[in-house]
Amino acid sequence: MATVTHDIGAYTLTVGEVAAAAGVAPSAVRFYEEHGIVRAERTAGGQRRFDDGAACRIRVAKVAQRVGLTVREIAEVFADLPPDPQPQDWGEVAEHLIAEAEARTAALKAYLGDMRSGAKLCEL
Amino acid sequence: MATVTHDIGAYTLTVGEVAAAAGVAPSAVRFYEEHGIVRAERTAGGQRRFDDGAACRIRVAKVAQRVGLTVREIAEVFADLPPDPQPQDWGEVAEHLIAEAEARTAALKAYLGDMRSGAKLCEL
DNA sequence: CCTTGACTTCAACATATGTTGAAGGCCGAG
DNA sequence: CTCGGCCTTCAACATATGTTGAAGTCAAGG
Repeated sequence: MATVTHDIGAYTLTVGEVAAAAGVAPSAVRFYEEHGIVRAERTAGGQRRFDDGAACRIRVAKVAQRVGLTVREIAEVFADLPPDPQPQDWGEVAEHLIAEAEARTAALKAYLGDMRSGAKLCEL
Repeated sequence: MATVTHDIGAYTLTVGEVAAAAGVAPSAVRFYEEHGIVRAERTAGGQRRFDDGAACRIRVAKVAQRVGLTVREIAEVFADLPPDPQPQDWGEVAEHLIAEAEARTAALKAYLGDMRSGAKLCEL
């Protein structure tokens, strides 16, 4: 198998390549690795090499941050992903993230709803 | 009108009272005032006095932060509230906040949905 | 009036989320 | 084998969101 630039499932991508693919700065990629959002192997010389899922995880993380999840929380959700995850594994992570986002939105609605229904939570 | 502790619509509450009512530290109340979440008048001696809406705004702000809104964004939404807001005014703010939360959740769903539908956004 | 608890400001610290710059090392194309 | 570009680490800076402590002031009950 003489794949040159793209060996799926292998740790071949540099920090810069992942950064470009994810739309973030290389420094952010290092930050995310440090915090468990992505994994990297190292070359003999000490350089990071990422697999194809890395940019994806980072893109998902950026969107998840917008709904109020912290990097730590996102890393915990991702921790359930096996190495080389299948679509189904991603599906479960997706459910988890969406459920969390909806729970938080529901909390907001509940609070604002109580407020409007004249419950004296907010004596305006 | 001999109201002692509670003159609705007036700026009579101390920072500590608002903090207790909102369930946050006094330092947080000062922080929120500094950033436009709440308003305060000052006594002749320079102490803050808040009205009844202050604790409410802070409670709403805390819930809104959980869905990813920043203090600045929340302050901007609250900026639409007139002094001494009516239930209807709060209703509009509530709609605004909920719409924002749902938009962000929708973005998350869309991204994760695209991912699962095999669009090569995420070459896992 | 006077005491005492709550208030004031300001600076430092703390955590989360990154960016930037310096000093140096790795690696692949030629 | 060498060179230029990307990589490394580390420290400092930056912003957001607060907390804590010191030093001093205000206000309300007795």
